[in-house]
Amino acid sequence: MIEIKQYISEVIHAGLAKLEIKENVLVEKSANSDFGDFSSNIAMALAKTLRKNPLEIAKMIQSELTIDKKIISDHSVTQPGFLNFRVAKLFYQKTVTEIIASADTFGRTDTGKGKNANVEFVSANPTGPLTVGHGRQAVLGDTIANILEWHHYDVTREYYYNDAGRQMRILGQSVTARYLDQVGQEGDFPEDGYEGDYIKTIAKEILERHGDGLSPEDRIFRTYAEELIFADIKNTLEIIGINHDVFSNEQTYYNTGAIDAVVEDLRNKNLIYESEGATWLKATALGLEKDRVYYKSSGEPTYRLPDTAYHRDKLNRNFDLIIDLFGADHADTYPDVLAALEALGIDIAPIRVLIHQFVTLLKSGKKVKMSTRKATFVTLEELIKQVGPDVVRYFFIMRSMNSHLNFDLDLAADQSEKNPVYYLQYAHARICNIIKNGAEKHLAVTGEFDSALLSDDAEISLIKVLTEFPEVMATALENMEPQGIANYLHHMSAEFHKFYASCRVITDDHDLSTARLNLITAVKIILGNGLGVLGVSAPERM
RNA sequence: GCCCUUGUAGUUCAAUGGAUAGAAUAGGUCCCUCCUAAGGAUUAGAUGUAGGUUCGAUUCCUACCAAGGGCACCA
Repeated sequence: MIEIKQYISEVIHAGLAKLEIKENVLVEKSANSDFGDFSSNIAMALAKTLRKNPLEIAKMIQSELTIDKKIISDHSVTQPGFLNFRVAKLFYQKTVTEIIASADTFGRTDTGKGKNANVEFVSANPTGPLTVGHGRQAVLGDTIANILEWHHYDVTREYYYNDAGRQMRILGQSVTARYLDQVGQEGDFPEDGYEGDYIKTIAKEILERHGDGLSPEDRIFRTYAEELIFADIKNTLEIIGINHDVFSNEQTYYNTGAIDAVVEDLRNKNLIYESEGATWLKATALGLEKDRVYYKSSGEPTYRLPDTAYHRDKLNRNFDLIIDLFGADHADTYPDVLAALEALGIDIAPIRVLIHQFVTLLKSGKKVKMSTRKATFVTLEELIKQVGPDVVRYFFIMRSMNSHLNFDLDLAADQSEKNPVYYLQYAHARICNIIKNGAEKHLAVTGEFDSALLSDDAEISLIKVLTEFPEVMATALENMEPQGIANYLHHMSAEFHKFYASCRVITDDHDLSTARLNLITAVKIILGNGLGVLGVSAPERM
């Protein structure tokens, strides 16, 4: 389909050349198929410079077009000056053969060939179970990684967490307090402590394993909590089909001296100063709004400093593309990190920052602020157990990352049986079943068939959708948004179900049956590949 | 107060500046002697407000209103 657009664009260019006009030509899919399959607004764009009615210009261009009837069967001019083109059936019919022949390569580009990409996502600190909110980022990140892999990038999925700061210290203190409670001592629960019941469970496990004589100073409270929580996080990710290749953490960068190096290198550039007992980054000198603290007066660094060291390291690992997927709360903070890196003379061009909006949790119709600390969350695991991984993934992929989406667990459970993902999976299962029935009647899909037999309206509409797949996948890569793929697959499934209702595949007509079996096999290939990229299963039966 | 997102059917979401604003769900009305009715057909229903740019605006700009996030020596 990309070729068709290009072909039309070239045809118009040639026409314009005869008229001695130079202008960029834009060809797009027609919104309404009554007008044709593609249209160009070139005449409207030229109206101003030529000082002519766009309709006249369109007619003028039309009369100069030289068109291959085997590709474009018909063209017309309509108000207010659109040039319309209808693609020949033959072109569509041939596409089915092409899809079956190229199978897994249909719709891929070589954009990522020989290139390495790093996608950092989830990156939740191990202070509690993953919530529905984290789920959004987890699914988005993994699917974006899949899209990159589809286009031949070699992808590293990375999880970075802060394990040296205040949050983990408070986690340890919270566990200590619960432990002391359980051994009958007065536990001093920290003010900003983690209130979830899982903290009590961890404390209980420590009690069972290590007895009641531990000192409140013992590091085991923190390390054991981190270990258990991380195991839980990894388990949750695994059941939704997500596996990170690399886990990196803040502590490493202290150990290797990378953090000191960042400060020293910036100091050499006069971008570090001390004030009120703290160490500051002179961010204003880098064009930012205000200076930022690197080391608090307590001597503890802020997250910003290790993050900078971490990104410096990531850039040094020579990725061609680095995706940072953050929640909206980070929108204001990454510019500091990028500015510091640039000041260090590092090329930050490979970095692409993606920001997604938050999930608002609704409980009995009311908004609840999700907080790990206050334990006001629905865990991702809970949700997956209730509705299944496919529904969870599709739920998040359907929405653009910019939408502030509302999440009501009761509603989600209620509606899970009507989840649109089943509509796609059902189409796939139906196809598999028909192919099975065909095989029983010794009808095989070989790619050898008379494509001209596929001329029913429902068949042509279905094939048209198939031809759009490469463009959908290319756009997904450009925008780094999986959403378009979900919309597309839904549209394709709808066309398939319509086709199913009006055209019977297995009949006494051997040739027609074979042609239709090839057609639905092409649908199965694309649906299967698309669902694969979304990380959603493509069942053979439901 | 300043900055970033976002306001579209009753609800949850779509729509590279284009033609009649799409789905899903909820509500009407139909269709299983036929490859899975987890389906199909059909009906009804929406661009926050006020300006501006443009041949053309849901899309771009300005103001206002509303929601979420940020403006920490929290991450």
